[in-house]
Amino acid sequence: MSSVAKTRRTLHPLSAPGIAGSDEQTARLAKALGHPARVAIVRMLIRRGECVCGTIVAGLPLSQATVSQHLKVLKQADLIRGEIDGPRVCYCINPEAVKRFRSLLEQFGA
Amino acid sequence: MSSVAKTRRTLHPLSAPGIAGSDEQTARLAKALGHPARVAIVRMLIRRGECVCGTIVAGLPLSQATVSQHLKVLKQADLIRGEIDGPRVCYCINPEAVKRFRSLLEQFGA
DNA sequence: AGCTTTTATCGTATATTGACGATTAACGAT
DNA sequence: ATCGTTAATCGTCAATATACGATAAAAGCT
Repeated sequence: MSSVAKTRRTLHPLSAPGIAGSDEQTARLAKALGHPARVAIVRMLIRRGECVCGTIVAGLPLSQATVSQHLKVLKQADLIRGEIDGPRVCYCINPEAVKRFRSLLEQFGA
Repeated sequence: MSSVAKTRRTLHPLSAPGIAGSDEQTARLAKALGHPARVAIVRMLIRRGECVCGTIVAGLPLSQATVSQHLKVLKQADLIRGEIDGPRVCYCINPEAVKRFRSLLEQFGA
């Protein structure tokens, strides 16, 4: 008896010895940029300042649903912001997040 | 009849209008850094200059097999190099790749 | 040859991601 | 009130990613 406590198998425990909290932040941001479409979206937003969702969809070889999903990922990483404007949604980058990412990356060589 | 050519569903076509080649490169590198353990590894290698695999394993709360897999991902992205040294493997970062990543990110705000 | 140490790979299980069509929700206009 | 437009969400499927124990491969040592 003496219940043996079946070793838990949660995925993604981490935040453990050897992995700093800043590593998690860095990884979170890097992961959000870890898809070509999302890089393209961020680049587009930087170039154009801001952009309505439909324009972003039109500029990518992906369905509206897929682009919307990518936008969601970027929003959840707080890399972009979306503001409702009548029936549309206008997206822009969040310069703070970009700055934070860049400063996190500074530990990787000057 | 007249076989309708069941619309192909390849995953990851991209490299298409709206997505630049540099976006793919950026995403490839970002994706490799998109896991906390891999960020920790890169950070450790930068701090210590170089590091034997076993030391990396010892510094992380993950099994040897898992760490080896993360090292493989970093190697495939060419962010790190591994050189065989007797029975061990000594890893170091590839400064070129880091520099390339940083320069790719420069398009995202000064 | 046999043993130990070290690391990569295999096999496997579960979780997450990426893609799409279809549907829904919210708005403006008619 | 209905219609068209716009964007998010749902449901689904295939592909990748993550984790681990077990095993293999390579080197050095006795």
